[in-house]
Amino acid sequence: MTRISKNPEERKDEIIKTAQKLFIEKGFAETRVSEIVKSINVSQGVFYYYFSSKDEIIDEIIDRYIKQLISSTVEIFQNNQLSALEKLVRMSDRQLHINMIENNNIHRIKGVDIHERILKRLILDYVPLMKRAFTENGDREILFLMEIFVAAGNVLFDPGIFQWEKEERNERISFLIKFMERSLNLTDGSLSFYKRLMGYIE
Amino acid sequence: MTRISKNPEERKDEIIKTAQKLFIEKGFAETRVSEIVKSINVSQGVFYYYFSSKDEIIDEIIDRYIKQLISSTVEIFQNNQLSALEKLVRMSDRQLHINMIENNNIHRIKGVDIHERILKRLILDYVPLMKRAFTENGDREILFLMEIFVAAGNVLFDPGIFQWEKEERNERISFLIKFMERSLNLTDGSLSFYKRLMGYIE
Amino acid sequence: MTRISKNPEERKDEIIKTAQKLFIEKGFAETRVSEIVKSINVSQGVFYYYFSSKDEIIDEIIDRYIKQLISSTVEIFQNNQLSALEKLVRMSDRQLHINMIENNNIHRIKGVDIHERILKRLILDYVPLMKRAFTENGDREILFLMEIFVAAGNVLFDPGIFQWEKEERNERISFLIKFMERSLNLTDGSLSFYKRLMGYIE
Amino acid sequence: MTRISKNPEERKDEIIKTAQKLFIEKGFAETRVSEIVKSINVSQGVFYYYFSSKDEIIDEIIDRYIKQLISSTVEIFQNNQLSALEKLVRMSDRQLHINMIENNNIHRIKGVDIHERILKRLILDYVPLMKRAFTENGDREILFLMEIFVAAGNVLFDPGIFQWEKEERNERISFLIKFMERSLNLTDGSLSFYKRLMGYIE
DNA sequence: AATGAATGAGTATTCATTCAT
DNA sequence: TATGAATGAATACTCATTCAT
Repeated sequence: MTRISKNPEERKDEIIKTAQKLFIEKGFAETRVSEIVKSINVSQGVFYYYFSSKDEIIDEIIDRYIKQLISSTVEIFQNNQLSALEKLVRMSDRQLHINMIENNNIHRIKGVDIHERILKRLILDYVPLMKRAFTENGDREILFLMEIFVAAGNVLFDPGIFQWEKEERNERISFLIKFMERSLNLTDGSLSFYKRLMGYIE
Repeated sequence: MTRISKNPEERKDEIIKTAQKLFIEKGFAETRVSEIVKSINVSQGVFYYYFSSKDEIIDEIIDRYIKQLISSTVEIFQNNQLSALEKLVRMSDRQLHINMIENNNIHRIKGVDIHERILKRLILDYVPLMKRAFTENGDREILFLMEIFVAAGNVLFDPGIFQWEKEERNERISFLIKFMERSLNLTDGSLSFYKRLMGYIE
Repeated sequence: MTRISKNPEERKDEIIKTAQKLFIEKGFAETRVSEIVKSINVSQGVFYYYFSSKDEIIDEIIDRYIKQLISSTVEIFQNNQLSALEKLVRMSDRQLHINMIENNNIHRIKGVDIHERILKRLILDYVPLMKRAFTENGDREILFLMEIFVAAGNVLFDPGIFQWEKEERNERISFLIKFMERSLNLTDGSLSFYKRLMGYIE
Repeated sequence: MTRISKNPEERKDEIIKTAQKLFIEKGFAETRVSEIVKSINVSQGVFYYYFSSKDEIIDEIIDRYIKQLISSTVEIFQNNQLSALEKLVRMSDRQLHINMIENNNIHRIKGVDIHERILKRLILDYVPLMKRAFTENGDREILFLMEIFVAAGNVLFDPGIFQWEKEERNERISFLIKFMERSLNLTDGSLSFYKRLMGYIE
């Protein structure tokens, strides 16, 4: 094979994206390092030039996902023109976009405890950001509330765990939204934009 | 090895209990089938006489746990002398007892997605039972509410996922309890018995 | 399981027939002793009461096949009313019948060198019998000729070895027949009854 | 183990030759992959780097044998200076040489249906070549005749199948040769050079 | 004659990782 | 930066056979 040198950043990016794609398609354990490198026509060695292990690349994938989520929403939260709700709407849109388009839905990777790890990062890193849509100051209760909703939502509507019938799912999503609205003292329907993110099917 | 035949029920039980013990001590992946059988002085073959694979025994372990939970609480819920709250208190006691004493805490098994699988079973099989403490009839909202609390609680207070500082943990537990009380229209403190189950540390 | 005693002969027969059926369906190696006994609802132990090993039953199957072939054709050859050719025709009919009907075609068993073993027995035990259709006395040349034809035919038209196209197969069968006729100084077409046995397809 | 990289061709060759040698000595099933690699001082992994399974190497061994047979005889057949018979003589010499010297007699491998597989390849790939010694054009009858002789000869004189007494064997070989000569319209004795190949013992 | 729980030897295979070039 | 041949640890599983009852 002729040796093609690339800019390290590019090459690393190439590997991560390819790995992520394969992990989503076939699961983590089922994806061989050899397949990842074959996909981009490089040798086994390069993988280990950029990553010290197969596990490590999962960390990077999750990290990039969370960072992307944060970086692409931080501007929203800083925009003082927007109401709390408008901030949430836009955040939700961004997240939906990232999940569906940009990341091919990282949540679908099977075979590692990736769900738990993403959920952990969401709660530790992302929820505090969301909270600031409502209050800049350290309102613990809002934070805890959001933690609860994020945790519950990500478990109950994770298609890897529960395979609800359409009706069952919709009913639960609607309830969770309504419950969130009440708990946060929002007017009815103000959070309905979240339905899509949870997988509500019309 | 001298051949000792046993009643199949007994033998299967013996294997399951031994396996569970080892899984908790060393993790699922780290426990060899050979170690399980050596512990009870039988051949490798017996393991595969009773289980078709190493994975299968995990299913059985979870199944027995859930069934035990249900069978040992069903009487509580059927006791019409008790108030809804008293039922929950006793259920919680039973669960605590099963977790801590009888099962050596199955939740601590590492290396399979056992947390998710238990959580799934809890929500699908156990929550509906809990709900009946409050209402015999099909009150969906109570059910959904409980699903949310069970899901959130089992994620946020799973020591395998979050390693909260004592204070952080206690604060969150207290909030969740309070939040549950309000959501279920219960008087303050009526659910505080749940704290122990979630790992509240005085 | 309630214990059902049977006449030993019957039971042995039952086992052999079941085993043969399964071997043909799934191959020798792929058929478990446990499947054989399950099919007739007896315990593992009975198998080893009648046979000392799994291999041994193959010997019995082949032996019974050859013995059946011989015993059901010996009368033909002893019938002095028949010409040599008529004897062969009837032998061929019997063989076809045994292969197709009574034995479910033993030749189709995969996974042991059963083809070779049957071929060996055919040549050593059956060919000498066939030869006597032509000559009672020790005409070696007729014997050798038949050995050659039986060997060649059983190899070239064994569907386990060659998967000829219909045309290819027919062409070869026709040639072999013609060749045999010439070599044995028979009139054209006198052996055409053999075509069916070799798998000629109209 | 110190790591010694080799040219893939060389390494593969090394493995094949070692495996073949061991298979002949101890049989296929009785030869462990671990023994093969130990013989050439490489790790288990290399075996599976070059072959996807233990079975696969048998295919390669047979393939190489047939290819060698063909490649080392194709020149003979192309030599227009030679008569048909001279071609056969030389082919037979080459084959004898390859069997005995170069391949340590591949036919002696026990434990797989290697005989059948070689016979199949001989008939499908080698016989058509032999036929061209007699006629370039598509004379089907010569082809079929040779198929019959090759099939019969390889079965009847396979020491793995028949253990003839010396006299019995010689008699049969002589007859087959004579029969071939007549069938091919050759003068008596013209094919007697084949005796050795079939194992005629003076 | 029959049961069926128990035995236990036996090995091919995977693949993440390394390292000499 | 890159190659790719080489490493090697690590174990679940099968199933013919046995034997106490």
